[in-house]
Amino acid sequence: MIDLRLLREDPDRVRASQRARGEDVALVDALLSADERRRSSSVRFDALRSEQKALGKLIPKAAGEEKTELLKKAGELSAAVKAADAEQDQAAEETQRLLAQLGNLVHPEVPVGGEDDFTVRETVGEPRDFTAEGFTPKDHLELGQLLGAIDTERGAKVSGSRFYYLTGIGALLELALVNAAVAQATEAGFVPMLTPALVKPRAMEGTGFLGQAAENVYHLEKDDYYLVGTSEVPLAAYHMDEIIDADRLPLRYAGFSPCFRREAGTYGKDTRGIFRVHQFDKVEMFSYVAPEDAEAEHMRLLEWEKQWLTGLELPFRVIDVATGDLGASASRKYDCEAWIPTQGKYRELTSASNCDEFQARRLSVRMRGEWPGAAASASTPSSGGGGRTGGHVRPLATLNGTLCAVPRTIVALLENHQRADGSVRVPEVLRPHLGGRELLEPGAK
RNA sequence: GGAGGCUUCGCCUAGUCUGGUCUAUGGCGCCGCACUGCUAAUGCGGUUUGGGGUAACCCCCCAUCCCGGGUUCAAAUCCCGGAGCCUCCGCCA
Repeated sequence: MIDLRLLREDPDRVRASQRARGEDVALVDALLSADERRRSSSVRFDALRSEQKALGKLIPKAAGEEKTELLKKAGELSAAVKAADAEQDQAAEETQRLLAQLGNLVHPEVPVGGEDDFTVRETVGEPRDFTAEGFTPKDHLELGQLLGAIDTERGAKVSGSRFYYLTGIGALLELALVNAAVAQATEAGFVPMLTPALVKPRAMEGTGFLGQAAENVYHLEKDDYYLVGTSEVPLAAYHMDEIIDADRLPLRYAGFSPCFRREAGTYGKDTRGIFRVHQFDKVEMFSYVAPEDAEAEHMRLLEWEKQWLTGLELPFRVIDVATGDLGASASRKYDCEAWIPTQGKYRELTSASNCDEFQARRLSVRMRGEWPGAAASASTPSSGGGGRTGGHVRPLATLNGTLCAVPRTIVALLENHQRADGSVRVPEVLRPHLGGRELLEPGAK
């Protein structure tokens, strides 16, 4: 969620952000009035409570008639305090409820609009010219079946549409991808993590997935567990309710977990193959940084994604996702889209989001350290004594970026590296993880 | 699944039986100052978090003893419910 203080000081900025996202602007005014109600009732409560406390000190010392009198007065006061307390609670609850509905502030440079209003930041590599090579590319499913790597028919038989089996070389390919991705992340300083795939409501709520995105989340009603759609959720909630010393930042985790998505409202879309599925595995990068370092970290995540895709020798482009497609928690999002030959389009393979303090506030993850302005320059007579390591407690920023979402990466690999005979060239980086194999061949074991 | 124990302001801890003097004790750590001819020792002071008042500061006020209810004029303390952790038993990969 966003900073209430910022909302009070600059409501127009919040309104502009809501408008850009295509969300309800009236929410901002409702929030302001709820906050004002909360504030005034809080002042009233404090005054009454203060009076009650003072009276409470007199009672044990008093006796006889005086005591009876005091007790009578205390009784009346008590009722007033309870009423004021209830009012305060109600207003605070309302404020929180409304605040939780507000999306993150969008970065001013993000293109305004819907799904198709992105801007292209750069294009890396060239799509292959299959015409020049003299053959028509097969799609990933056909290739997967030839290679004995993908079985969607049995996936559907056992679990329904949008489920699949990775078989034989397909299974090995996933393991190779995961190992290569984790190796790259570890090399870059990420701590590898295997995370829970079932989380409690607070984790899901805190990461911002129970807003508009809620319809895409699986929920186990009986136990009130949610199935995560990404390990971003358990990684963000990992430090929930913690205060992290500034000198430990940045904290970088590479999570590997299954991901579950209902894919509601995607009926006609991507029904063939494994491009869009209900369950898949993913290696995800996650960073906790000081807010002033968030934009730089965002670029770093993007660079690591580019390094990954470049290593896989896939042609791709990077887009700056438009406001309407950001999701609740991101202020800015860069997607890497790989070229899919049989679709003749670039399609999303990875996505890097800067959530600023949005998730950290909701999950109460904070850092202890100097404010960015008040660096080590001035002698900082640090108010009233100092505290532990000196420095203030404030929310930090969280960012996440896909390293390897397995099925989509397999789609891109098979299609881009196929040869006329249906075999598929293995890019160099994966070879060590596939027993040195340079080629995936139909009929081979 | 069964039985028991535990949860206090960074960490450890006193307080809970017997409600008000708890503005929560002490130790460690940390911050500041003083002193000492040198990063040690000692002394003094400070050190939960959130919210509000304030242009802001000093400061003041309110809440906060795992969470939520209740009893009471008054709850860390009494009652009910819940969560988490630990131990033992059962079951299980």
